[in-house]
Amino acid sequence: MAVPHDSAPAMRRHPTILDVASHAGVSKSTVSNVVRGLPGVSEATRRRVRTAIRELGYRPNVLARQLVQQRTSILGVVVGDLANPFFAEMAKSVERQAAARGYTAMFCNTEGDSQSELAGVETLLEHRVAGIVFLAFSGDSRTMQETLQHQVPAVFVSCSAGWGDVVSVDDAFGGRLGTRHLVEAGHRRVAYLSIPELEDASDHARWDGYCEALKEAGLGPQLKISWTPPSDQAEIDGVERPLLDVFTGPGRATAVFASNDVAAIALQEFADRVSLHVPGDVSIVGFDDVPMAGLARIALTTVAQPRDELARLGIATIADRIEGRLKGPPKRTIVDVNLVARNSTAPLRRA
Amino acid sequence: MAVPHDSAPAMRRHPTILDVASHAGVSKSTVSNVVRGLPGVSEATRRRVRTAIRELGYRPNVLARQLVQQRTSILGVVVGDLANPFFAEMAKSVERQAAARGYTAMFCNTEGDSQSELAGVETLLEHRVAGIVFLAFSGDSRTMQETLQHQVPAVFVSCSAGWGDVVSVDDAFGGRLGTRHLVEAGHRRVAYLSIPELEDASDHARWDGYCEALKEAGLGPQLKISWTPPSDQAEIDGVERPLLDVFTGPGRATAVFASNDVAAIALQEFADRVSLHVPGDVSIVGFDDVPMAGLARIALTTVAQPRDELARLGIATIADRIEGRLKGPPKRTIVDVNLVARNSTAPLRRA
DNA sequence: ATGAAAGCGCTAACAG
DNA sequence: CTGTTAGCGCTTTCAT
Repeated sequence: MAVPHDSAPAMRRHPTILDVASHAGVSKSTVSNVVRGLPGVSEATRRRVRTAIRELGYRPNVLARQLVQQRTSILGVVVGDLANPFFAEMAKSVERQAAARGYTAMFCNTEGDSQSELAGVETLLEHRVAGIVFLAFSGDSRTMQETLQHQVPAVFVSCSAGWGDVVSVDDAFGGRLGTRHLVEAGHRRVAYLSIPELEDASDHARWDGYCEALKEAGLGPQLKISWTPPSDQAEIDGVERPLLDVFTGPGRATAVFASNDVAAIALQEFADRVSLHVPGDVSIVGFDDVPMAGLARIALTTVAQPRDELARLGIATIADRIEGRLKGPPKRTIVDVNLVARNSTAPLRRA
Repeated sequence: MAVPHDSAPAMRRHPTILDVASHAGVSKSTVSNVVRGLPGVSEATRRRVRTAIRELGYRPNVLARQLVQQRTSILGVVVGDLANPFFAEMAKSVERQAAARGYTAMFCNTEGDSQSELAGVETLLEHRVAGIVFLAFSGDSRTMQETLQHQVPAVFVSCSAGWGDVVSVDDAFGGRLGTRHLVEAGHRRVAYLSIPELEDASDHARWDGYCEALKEAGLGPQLKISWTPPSDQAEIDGVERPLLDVFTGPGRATAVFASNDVAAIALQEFADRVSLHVPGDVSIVGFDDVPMAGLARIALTTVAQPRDELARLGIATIADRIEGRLKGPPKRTIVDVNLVARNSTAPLRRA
């Protein structure tokens, strides 16, 4: 390989359009016209310019272009937690869809913290992103709306915010679907589980769906668990207690609807650790259908979100908004969820 | 909430530094000085400017700033596959570390395809990123070196490329460590498994380590499986055959060292499907130690990479390079791996 | 078909 | 302490 011994990497200055122009013996506008593929340049000069570009290794400076054009082709993407497989999959889809339409994605991990969410959006705005895609929106709607309103288009994918375009599943329906699956399996005491740091409007809607399903079946009361894995404690109906308590004693829950798969899988892990049998002692339903949920060893019953479709529609929506094809009040697009039954749920075995 | 009925989102033009200047009755340099927090501005004007900034909702245009400064604060990050939990975790760490040093991360998913890898780098270069962090490098070293050399600093984290700074584990050592664990458990026929689309220099080094461990133990020959899950077929020692063949018949393998956890877990899933018992019939060792590997139901024995440390050192290295603190020939930083023994491996039970 | 000139919003000397 | 000026690299009229 014989890497040359230029000890200092010696980054040389990027050639500019002027360098190319003088090298090809034309004016900079001509070079610009060639670069942008405009017509009205003779084949001869076009070739000369192309050669000069190649020889100098010229690469247009997107910054300068976008400064004069007053618009960028960067899309900001706000992600709750890249390490969460659902977001990772979504991020990947979104990046691909964006690239397909000529946009570059700039990600922003928020850890579900509305502080860094705001900071992230601030950074995106300073970079004059063409639009912002929220894959999670936990933040203070008030402040965010103020900083974002009238600045750039925003689309909320698999989350929502009342203002701005939305592409998501019907979370309440999903919540009802998952809970109903449990109720129909004979469970009378079904708990709702969420991970506090990832809570947002979607979670609330799922909770609503859970409540409705309970009401439909004449069951109650609701039972809400806020848990930060892998703690043994959780906030149960608002009070901090051992998580295990939920599944022991007379009024114990025999089923749990989790607001996302990561929570569901963490609960399954917890159950394994304390020798609660899934689904024998407790049935679990998740939400999202992350790839992991499909592993034979996990086999999580879950409410599946069509990730690719969400990403596709989300990017289509914001691209339409940016490029002026879509105007008017916020547009809401709802796509279907469906239940994927696997082995983490089973009919209640009567005592 | 009463969202006002401005049907057209009416994105209004961003106020510029000039707007602020006239609004505050000062010159634009004064505003600039205030924004950048330079000393030498009277407290009074400073306050006036601050107020004007707030009232107008002014936000500096990073593009313009970076155009004149001839350097950006964007770091390009080339990721093999964001949906792979190892990369997802790394991406997250890298983003955090970059942010901590004032850099913004711009990700680029390559799907292990050297074509889109090159295209991605091209885009990053057009955006005049300050440097590029490779979390995977599958590409054609030749071309990439040409396009990258002398342009921007590059650091290879958990991968490597001969030229450019490297922060990684000793992959060959890791391969030896994982394989040796299997050999010491009594296995005589140990296969090497990799996922072709993610192969790169690291994989090769791990393979070398695997070979060394075999040689150390006086074992052989090597057995190489290239598999694209969830197919039933795989390329075994170069020929396409049913994957199951590896584990049946007289010369069958009783253990597998996989070049990454995703491959290992996929193999475990395959084994479950065809009723091969893990670790009874086959022991499996992975590489990376992704979070999932620690789940009780997966319990994968694996060679753990210190992700946070890799990210930290990687960003530190490239930041030093960019900011001129580090000069001279490529620097290689090696961090330790360690074996995490879980339940996917067991001593060979003698027939 | 090609070139000249005027900025995009900002920073970085340098003057006052 | 504050203002003036000259670009950064590019697109975009408008002349030629």
